[in-house]
Amino acid sequence: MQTEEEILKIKKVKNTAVRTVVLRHLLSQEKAQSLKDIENALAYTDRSSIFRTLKTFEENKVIHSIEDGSGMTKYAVCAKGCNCDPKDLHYHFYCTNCDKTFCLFDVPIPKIQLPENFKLKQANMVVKGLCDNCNK
Amino acid sequence: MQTEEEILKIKKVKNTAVRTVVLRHLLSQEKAQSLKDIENALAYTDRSSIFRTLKTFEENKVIHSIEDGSGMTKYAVCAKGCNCDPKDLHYHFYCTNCDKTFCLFDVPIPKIQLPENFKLKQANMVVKGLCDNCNK
DNA sequence: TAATCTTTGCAATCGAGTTGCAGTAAAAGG
DNA sequence: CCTTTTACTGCAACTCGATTGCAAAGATTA
Repeated sequence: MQTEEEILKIKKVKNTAVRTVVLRHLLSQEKAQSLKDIENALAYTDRSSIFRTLKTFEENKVIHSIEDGSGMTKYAVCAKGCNCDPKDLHYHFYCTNCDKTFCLFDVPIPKIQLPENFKLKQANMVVKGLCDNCNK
Repeated sequence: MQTEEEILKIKKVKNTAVRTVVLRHLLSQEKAQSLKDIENALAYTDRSSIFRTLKTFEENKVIHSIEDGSGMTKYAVCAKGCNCDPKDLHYHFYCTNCDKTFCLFDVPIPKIQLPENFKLKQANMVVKGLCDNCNK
């Protein structure tokens, strides 16, 4: 596992106090985090600072965002080597019971045969249902 | 093509003036519509009535909703015979240039191999890029 | 017809996301 | 170092899509 400092250095994002704690928090969580999740976890950091930090991270491909249909955008740290290209696509799983969103890095996305002359740039693939913990 | 009345009858939704015009509008559009799109098209119908109509339609599987990442939920009429089951899944294409969202009924979704004990119930699959009209 | 339930329209509210601005901190130039 | 410039942070205010409370209007049932 890389440290926060290493990741920011690789992605050419200047290291600051807020950025370090936000990234550390994201790395420590198994599920994707909303702005509110992060705000609640980092009690003394301002929402707009976190918000701008997330935007900066996303622009520089430190994290990617997920629209899971819960009404709040979730964020997760990109896998090592990810460039957020179509080749880096992966499914996200949203558990409708426990409200957690996971990256399914290990489930391959088959090639999508788009209609003629359509150009794929990115995608937001959210699969919904019950996670292993809730499907008992 | 079925009429609005036929569709509502099949889906067991009582026919009212608002429901008819909302459904008629959705049927007439090739791209998925947001609440605002519908509101603008139906000048004398109240937003909250349209909103509640959309909720009713969705509950009764007359339409399905799409989170395309534009910030506004889009709605499209379900294909004939659709029960909004996993088998009825289809991709949605969001054109980042013209801001239109289409249902790609003709592009098959391969079987998704979820991790052990995960249960698929539904999905929101949005592919983003340029549509044929904008990719010139 | 009267009683009941549903739908509709209006206004108000909610909440996630976003922005302006001033203060602070960090980097660059001398 | 000290000054100048640039970037980051915190606060408050605001935007806008979504949602709800309520009363009036309409439809259904007894």
